[in-house]
Amino acid sequence: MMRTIMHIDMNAFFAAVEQQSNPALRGQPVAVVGSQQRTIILTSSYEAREYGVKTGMTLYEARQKCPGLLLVKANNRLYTHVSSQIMLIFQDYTPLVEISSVDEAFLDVSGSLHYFGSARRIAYLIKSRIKTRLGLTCSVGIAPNKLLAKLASDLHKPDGLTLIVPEMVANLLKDLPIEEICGIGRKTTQKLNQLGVFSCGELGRYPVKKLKRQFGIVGEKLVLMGRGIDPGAVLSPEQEAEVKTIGHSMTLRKDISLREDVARFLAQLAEMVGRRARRYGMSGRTVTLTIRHSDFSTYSRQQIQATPIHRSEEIYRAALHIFDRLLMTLPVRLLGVRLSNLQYLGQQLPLLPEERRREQLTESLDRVNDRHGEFTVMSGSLLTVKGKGSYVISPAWRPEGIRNIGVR
DNA sequence: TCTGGGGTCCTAGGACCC
DNA sequence: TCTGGGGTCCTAGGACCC
Repeated sequence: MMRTIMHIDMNAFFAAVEQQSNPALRGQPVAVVGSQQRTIILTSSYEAREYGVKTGMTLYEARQKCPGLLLVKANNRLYTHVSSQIMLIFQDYTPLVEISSVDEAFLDVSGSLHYFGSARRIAYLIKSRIKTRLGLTCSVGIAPNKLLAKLASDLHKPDGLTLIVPEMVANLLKDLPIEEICGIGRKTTQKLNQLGVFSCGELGRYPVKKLKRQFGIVGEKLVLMGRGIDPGAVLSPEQEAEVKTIGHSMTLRKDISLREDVARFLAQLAEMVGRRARRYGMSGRTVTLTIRHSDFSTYSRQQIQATPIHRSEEIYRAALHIFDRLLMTLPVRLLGVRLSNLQYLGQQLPLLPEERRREQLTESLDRVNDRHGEFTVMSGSLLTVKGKGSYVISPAWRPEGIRNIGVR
């Protein structure tokens, strides 16, 4: 049966939200950045894009292009809040909403077409509600599958509404550059170009066998992409696969070389990871440490625990242990801690009294932190990292912007 | 004045077992 | 006068997405 899939993409989301909440930014070239230094452009307003400011640019580059650029530090809590309001609007038109990121969603409206008249009409209703309630615009793509819906929403920006019906597909894809397809990135484009494949039409006609030799399993998918075929279903949050990893990383304001400095940041990262894991009710057996040196060379090393863990202290100890086995030759620019091999706590063995006591302490710490933000308190053993210290860690201790990590 | 942070999926090679 | 072969788990890295 023919499906009707809708992809909704908010236009310049972070920048548009900022312009909406601060009228002084409206009509101005605005860029949202992660922090003040060692950051990149996360999103820019359409006014800034006129000057050539793009996502991913360095601050320096962006300022060169647009000297009057107004910078705003990302307010992830605000974006998350606005995002949830938008996602709620979608729910009024179908229960099949797949939230693919903070500013994008797929809707399978096949079952609600008769109720609202048409997909186009649903799109109009959604667009106008988002516009009047939140002052934001979005681009909507409507197509028989997710791949084409996503493509359609990209065709007209901002404030677009694009419909792709089956009869249009072959003609549309015939000369479309392969890199326009979601899932074909820089490297794949390069490789395909070397094979003489530039358009989706060419990709769709390419012998599957040859592509499989070059790309493995992905080869089969690539041919289907070239033909605009995508059997993937729209998955609501309940249908989606469980989270597989939980991690945090941060680029430090300044490179560091001392073990005790590394240890301090690892303690913070472990706390963020552990707290999130506990909130999800999950434990993991694999701890991965990521290090980026001053020359941007990046390594990751992992270690498997005998049993699944979720306490910050255990994650911290594992991360530090991995670090201690590496020889550090260059200053450290970025540190990351990740927990994987996850499973729900539910089926764990009954806890020993001592473990139970620690669990209760952990839970109460989490409650305090949830109320007052990260790092208000930490378990005692983490503090020994600094030698001594009070039970409450002063705000000055935490690097700027840390609270914004992970909210997005 | 260089280059963020959150993920998922895939691959290739090695260890280990039967 | 050798060195199969399938399966699983693990590790590290890379491509890709927003």
